[in-house]
Amino acid sequence: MSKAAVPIAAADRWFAARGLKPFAFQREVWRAMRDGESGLLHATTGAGKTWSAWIGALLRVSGAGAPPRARLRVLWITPMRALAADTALALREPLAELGDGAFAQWTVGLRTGDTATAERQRQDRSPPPALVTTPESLSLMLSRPDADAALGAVEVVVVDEWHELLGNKRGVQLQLALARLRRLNPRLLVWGLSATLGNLDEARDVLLAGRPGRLVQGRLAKRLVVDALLPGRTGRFPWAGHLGLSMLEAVVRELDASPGTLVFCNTRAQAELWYQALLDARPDWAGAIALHHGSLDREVRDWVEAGIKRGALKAVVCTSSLDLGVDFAPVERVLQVGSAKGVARLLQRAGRSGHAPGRPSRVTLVPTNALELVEAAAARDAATAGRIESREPPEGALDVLVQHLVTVAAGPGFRPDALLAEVRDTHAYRGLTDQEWRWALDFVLRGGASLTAYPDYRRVAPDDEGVHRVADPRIARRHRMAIGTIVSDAALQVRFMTGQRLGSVEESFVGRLRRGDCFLFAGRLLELVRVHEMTAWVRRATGRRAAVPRWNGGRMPLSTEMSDAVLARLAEAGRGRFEGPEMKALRPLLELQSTVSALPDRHTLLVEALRSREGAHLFVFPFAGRQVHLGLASLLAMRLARRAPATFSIAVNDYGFELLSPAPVDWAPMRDGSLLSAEGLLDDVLDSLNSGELAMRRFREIARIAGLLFPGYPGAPKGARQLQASASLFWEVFRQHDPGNLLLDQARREVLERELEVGRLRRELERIGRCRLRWVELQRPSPFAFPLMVERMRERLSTEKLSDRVARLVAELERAAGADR
DNA sequence: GACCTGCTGCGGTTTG
Repeated sequence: MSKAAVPIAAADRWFAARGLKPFAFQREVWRAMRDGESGLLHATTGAGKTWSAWIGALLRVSGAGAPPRARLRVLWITPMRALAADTALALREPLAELGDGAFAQWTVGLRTGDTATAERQRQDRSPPPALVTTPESLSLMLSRPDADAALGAVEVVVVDEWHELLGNKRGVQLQLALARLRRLNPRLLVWGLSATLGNLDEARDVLLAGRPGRLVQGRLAKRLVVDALLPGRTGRFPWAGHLGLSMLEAVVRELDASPGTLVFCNTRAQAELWYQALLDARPDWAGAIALHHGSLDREVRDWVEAGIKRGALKAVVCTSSLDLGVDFAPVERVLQVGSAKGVARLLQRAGRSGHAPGRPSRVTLVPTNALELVEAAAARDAATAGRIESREPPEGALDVLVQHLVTVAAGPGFRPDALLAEVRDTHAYRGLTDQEWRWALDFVLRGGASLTAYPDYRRVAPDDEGVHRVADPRIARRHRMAIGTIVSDAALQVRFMTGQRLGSVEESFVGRLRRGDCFLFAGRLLELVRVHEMTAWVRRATGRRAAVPRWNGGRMPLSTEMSDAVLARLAEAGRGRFEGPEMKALRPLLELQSTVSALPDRHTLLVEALRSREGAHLFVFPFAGRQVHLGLASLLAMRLARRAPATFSIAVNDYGFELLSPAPVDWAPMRDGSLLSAEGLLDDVLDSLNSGELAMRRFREIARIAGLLFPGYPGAPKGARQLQASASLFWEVFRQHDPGNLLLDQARREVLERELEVGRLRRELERIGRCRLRWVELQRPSPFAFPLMVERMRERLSTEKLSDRVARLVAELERAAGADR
């Protein structure tokens, strides 16, 4: 193989020419790559990780000097198009300067969904030696008949932001692509770049499919400051709620004092509302502040991003759409409205600020309710102690495998035995059974047991020589259009009558609107004019009260790391210790909780019982995140009802849950702990939650990835209802005529593992089993219980009624408080 | 005096 034609000294000189000295970790990466080692580099954004990996790759491939004939030799994979474009620009820099012209003929190509057809064709004729691309575009390249020739000379693959891919199906798809590249070149070098993660060793092992490799620790993280805006002297702080607009004034002051600020919100609706509230508070900021989230049109977002880069914007209200991507030097401050719910997410956002050398990363939490102050202190504790969430790599996802089989068959074709060995050479499928493999193969050959009659699902067939191929060009084309594992909800485009695109909203939201109704979107008040062919045509509106679109986003339950840290802080408070400004500010509320009830800790489960006009309430506070609480609550309700018939309404939040029965309940069986035992957990969870319905919805995604549903031609997307309808059709057909279809199993399994978090639920039940029960009979709702009561009412009532209801509840509380005195 | 929860990411055709 190649010798180091460009010595490390040359890289040193290149750094010196820029007035820099390489960090030890950078030279470590260069040496490792030069010596033919694979590995994972753990470094934060802006720590020089790009240069380390790129120059290392150049040292590696430079043995033969300029490539004899144009062949692709270095692949750089990145999860975002915007990042791909910026990276390609940055990588071009050292080429001309490094190694005395050894790389004079080198270029860095860029290939994503944005790449124009002409450029693709040019690349096909004359491949650039290095290419920056996405996992999906790489899979597309694998689906070309000449894929082996085009990719056979690749020597180094760098996977940027590997932590973003590790835990999802995009990462699985990339694992399969890497296995292909390794088969083409057994000496392939693979390097991952990752941000801080709880399971870095595992991250490396997954990337390298269990092969030995380095884990290089990058430069230590910058100094990190996590603080919080505290509610002012005026009034105490809301006990419940998530919007946080009571902090508006304080936020305005912060923005006033700082030139460039990112204001992260947890939801798109929240971002819309905050943006509007800021403009209402400071009309003079029109044009100086902007909005950015995933449902806004790309053009709008590009404009905002460019504005940040230029330093032209005072503040941007955003969601995690700005978590990743371009580094914005002008960002001075990062505010986080509401809890970030996870340590890794908080660190990521803190890292968006302080890009100048020597400056700390700082994130300031804007609590939306009182208890989020504990989360602020807890998040700082966990971050300081380096307790960061892990990302769990998925295993055995047959939908992704099925897609990959068709991809390869549409490309060079495959022989089953050889491909099986290759597939098993991944972390995700290392445990794939023969039976699963045969099933997947059969599924692409004849559509499994139930679809045999439909030619569209006989996608792959062996040719005379036994090579499995996609013979029908129409099927191959449709398949290429559906490559990828991201399944989005179908949404309506939102456009002005002039045609200008604003973004997209969910079908279900528009379905509730009537012509002439107003809604707040893209930071503007809009009136719905008409809906036609998946487009909502709108015009500007003035004054009228507006709805805000709700998008069905993901849930973000409190992470285990956060919940541990929160419980630790509460335990301290229970011992009378209130360290730091947040805990001091919260002291009155926690002392009240302590007086009327108690404070929990890791070894004490707090349970509160209350009788009210509504009925019998039971409040339980494991502090284990809302998903787990939903499971716990359903489980408990079902097991209670087994003993004595009862119906319960349920409310959950990240701290605990409430069961409410209109009739009196004997909670005694709850006290011995048997109701919360982990025994029979799986069956009981399946019984208590509507898991069939959940699995059916999950199946839509699986069916789409496995290629059962055609997403439609671009520009003419099918409606969500249509997609869901055909997905449920498949669901029913399989259940009746092909119950052994493994995609059904996969849907059920994914619901349990990924949505209901059964693993975490079981661990939590085991912890609870070891806990002392602290049982409190309440006279009136405690500060911990109150938000759960509000939560439950919210689910049943419209906005207006909720405020009435809350007002009445408050009045009752105050009367009760008066009676106490 | 206490009210609005739910994120992100990619890819793609073609015939008249």
